[in-house]
Amino acid sequence: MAGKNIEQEQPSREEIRLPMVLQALSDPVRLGIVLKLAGTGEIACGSFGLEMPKSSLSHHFKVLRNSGVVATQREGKEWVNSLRRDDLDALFPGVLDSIIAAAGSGRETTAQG
Amino acid sequence: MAGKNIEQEQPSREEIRLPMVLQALSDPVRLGIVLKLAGTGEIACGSFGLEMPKSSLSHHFKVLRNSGVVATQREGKEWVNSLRRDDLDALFPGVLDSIIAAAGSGRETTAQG
DNA sequence: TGGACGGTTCGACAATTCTCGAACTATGCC
DNA sequence: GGCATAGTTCGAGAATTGTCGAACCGTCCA
Repeated sequence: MAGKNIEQEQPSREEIRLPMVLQALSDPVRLGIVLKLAGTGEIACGSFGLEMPKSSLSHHFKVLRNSGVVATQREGKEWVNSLRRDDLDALFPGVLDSIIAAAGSGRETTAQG
Repeated sequence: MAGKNIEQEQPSREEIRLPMVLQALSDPVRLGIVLKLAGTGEIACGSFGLEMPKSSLSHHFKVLRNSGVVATQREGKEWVNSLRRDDLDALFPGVLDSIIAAAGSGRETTAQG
């Protein structure tokens, strides 16, 4: 088969709800993922230097997907993640940008000591 | 005594964390409160037409206070709530505004029937 | 076809959150 | 002082969330 463009279950644009988006972004781990995603563009799940079991990381990506924040596609044997900026900007203008800017400028990203 | 300017426990500006703010705003009930607060300026806790026991409402206000989103002060025998716009704008420019705008334009506010 | 690799899914457990009734505290008024 | 009002605090129970190990599935490569 092709082995491309196979998507995980994700909400359509109309199904995205603001509370769910905020809920997804309210976790330091996920906020860190989104921040990194915003800087890099597309990343595979394993490419985060996070000290976590696969299953925990997968859970966080699932939350991000279900809320409509990120899209995940097969690309070879990896899953590649990207921010759904178009959808989020259309629905909630400025929300994602300002949150990324705020998280990036401070040290509010990951729960550090 | 005076009976004014008595505050509830609230974080100082430096103690406010973005994830906690987003967490506070990720609940439809609280998002509705913030939205109403943004439009009216100051409101007492009981002045929301929400069908909820006092204790539940009080809980939500507590979350909003602890996260640094709202400030609460005694004013006579009422507690008056107001958004901490100055603090939030200084820490996370645009975040509160865009969220309020997004919540206000759509019907994402309260879990309606 | 049989690995190795990247992630997901499942089940379990602990921790947090939401909701509610009941009791309590503080204020203002008589 | 005594009472009504406004809201908090204190349990308790149900639901959701975060974390983890183990098993599973799809893709690539030899």
